[in-house]
Amino acid sequence: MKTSSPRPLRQVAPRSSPTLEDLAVAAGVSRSTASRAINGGDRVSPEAQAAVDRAVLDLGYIPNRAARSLVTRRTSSIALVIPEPDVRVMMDPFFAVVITGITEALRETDVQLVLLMSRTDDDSSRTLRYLRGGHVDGAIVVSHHEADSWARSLAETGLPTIFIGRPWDAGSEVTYVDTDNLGGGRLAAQHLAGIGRRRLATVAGPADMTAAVDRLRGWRTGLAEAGLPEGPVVHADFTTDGAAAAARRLIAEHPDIDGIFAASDLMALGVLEALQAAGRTVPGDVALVGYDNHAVAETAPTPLTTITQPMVEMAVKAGAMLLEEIEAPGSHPEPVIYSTELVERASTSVAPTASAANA
Amino acid sequence: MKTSSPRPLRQVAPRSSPTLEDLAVAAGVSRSTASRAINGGDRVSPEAQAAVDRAVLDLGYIPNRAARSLVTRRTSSIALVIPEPDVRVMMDPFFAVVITGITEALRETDVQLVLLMSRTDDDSSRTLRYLRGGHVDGAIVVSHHEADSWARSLAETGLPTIFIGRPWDAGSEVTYVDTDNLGGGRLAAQHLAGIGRRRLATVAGPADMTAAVDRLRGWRTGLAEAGLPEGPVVHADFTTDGAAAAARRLIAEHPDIDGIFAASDLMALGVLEALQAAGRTVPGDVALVGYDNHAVAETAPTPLTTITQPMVEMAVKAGAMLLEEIEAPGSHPEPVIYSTELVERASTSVAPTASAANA
DNA sequence: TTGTATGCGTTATCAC
DNA sequence: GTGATAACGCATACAA
Repeated sequence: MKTSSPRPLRQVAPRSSPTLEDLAVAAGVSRSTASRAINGGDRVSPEAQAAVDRAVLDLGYIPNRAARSLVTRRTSSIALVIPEPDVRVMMDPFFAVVITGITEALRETDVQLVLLMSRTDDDSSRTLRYLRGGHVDGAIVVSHHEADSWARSLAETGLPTIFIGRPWDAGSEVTYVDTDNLGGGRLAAQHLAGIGRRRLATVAGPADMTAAVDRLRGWRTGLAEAGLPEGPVVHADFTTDGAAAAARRLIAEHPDIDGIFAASDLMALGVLEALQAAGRTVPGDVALVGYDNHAVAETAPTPLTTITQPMVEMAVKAGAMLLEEIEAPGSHPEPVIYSTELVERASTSVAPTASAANA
Repeated sequence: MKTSSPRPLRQVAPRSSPTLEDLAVAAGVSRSTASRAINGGDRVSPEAQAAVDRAVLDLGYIPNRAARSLVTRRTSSIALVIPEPDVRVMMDPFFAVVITGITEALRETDVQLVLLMSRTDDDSSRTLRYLRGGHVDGAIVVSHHEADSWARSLAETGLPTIFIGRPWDAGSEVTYVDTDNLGGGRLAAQHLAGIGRRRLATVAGPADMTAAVDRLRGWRTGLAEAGLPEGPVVHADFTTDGAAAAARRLIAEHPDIDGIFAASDLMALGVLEALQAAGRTVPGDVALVGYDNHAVAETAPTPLTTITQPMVEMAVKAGAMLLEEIEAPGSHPEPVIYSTELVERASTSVAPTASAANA
């Protein structure tokens, strides 16, 4: 009832939520007691606790995050850093899956997820500044080729950080989660060898991305184990068009190929195009294995045999690990690697009508 | 009943970020002057400004967001609310595109995007509480069937809010951006009529989603304009499987259909399955039009003619509108509707080899 | 167990 | 232009 003053100099700000003071008054206790009751309820009598609880409900009290953050020096928020969101990142369900997983891990906490996407180098330094500024309690970085600099920079700040996907210079200090790209590449080789293919090639990803490099290494391991020669390797940029071009070269130079491993389903699509354009049947003439178990693997003209990985689980784990690292700084947990599996579809299935098996 | 703060993070190690006080000392001015120099530099002498600027660089000063927020009552962050992130939301590029667009709109500001995903009703009320708590300056809500309650609830809080996709109870108060679903449905009808199809049916989306309803209304308008009867309508849930089942019924009950409009590409995929299973060729026997210009539209067994919409633009606009609304509250801009276009592919192209044209 | 007093880093107010 | 000084809302040693 302050309507009496003639002309309040200061406009009464649009009455936001009730303050801790209001809460205390309503509950008939002091600010401190109210505060304690709200946070864990340690050292507060059952009566006081009950009174405060009721007042919270009555007033619809919500703590002011800024004020709390100012004194506790924590922000109750973590950042998801996505460097260079190019077309590939956008088209992959990867992006959405990561967010879902992290959100899931955060569900029972009051921690908020803030998104940091840096497209340009300029953005990149801005993002880094933001992270160093103590605006978040920790960060999850979706790693790829640019991530090496991120790893170093963040390690220096001491900000709790988890990488999704092994960063290039993963020392013992950086902690990350990843899928077993080595094992995945190996699986592809084993499978193609297992169905009797002998002249194998691969369309690998960019040589500056750990996931691509690991898949290629795994592939070579698998070939060696099967007693097969290394075979031709071409690189593409994880896009359909790029892979199609690479595959055309591959087919032209090695017309006798009978099996191809593409390091992503999107690339496998391009390989499929190139094969059909060259008059090759799949899997009749050439068996094809993709990677990711992307949605297109199922809807492709020839459904793709592919490598699947538990991406949601991985993202959830990343979130959980970050929370842990924030609560208990200094503990540097071991990297967690999730195993992969092969999903068999038409692109390698030796259909009863087909002609394969030329061992 | 437990009250707030599910599980706050523990206090993080004290960081020694330089404070405004430090900055002022280093620059040889008072806190007030330093503050002014930092924010716009109004009413500060060139000398003082220069001194502060140098000190900022020297010390690597970064303003404490919490402290600033506490006094300005601004959080410099906005929320993206995604109710019920079900499978459909995740698989659509829609999700990623929206985030990219908003981020783009925020690029030149220091506004951060925080993600609010509410999967359950429980989450939903938590999210609402968060929004009302003044933790963000505004919100963008990805609208769908549950959005009606959101629209009402948020309108009451007075929090600047933009909906992406028209909410059900869009009164004059709620502002939103959307694509012209009416026009899109109409385009589909016009196109199918234009290539001589006469017995047309549609697999519509859920009747409780504005996008689905609008597309259906547009479709009917288009049919009427072409002098064609309304034709059969079946509803599905925007999933491939659901649409396949619906299409099987449709084909069984109306075997003479020669054109189908599916209200999404994912559903068109299901229709395609059903048609092939029924021994119908596409586009020979039945021409098919999808919606969204989803990635699968291009990779489908028969590439889909579909309706495309400028989703990125729309998301960018939503972000820009929200910023505007935050700066100048009370201005209630008109909804912005983006027009759609038809992309022609094999599923309706009267291939030279085909048999169509039965007018 | 409870309350008092203080400080977190910034912006806003108002004399100078 | 500039600089004291008072909030902003909360948590927490410390005293009671």
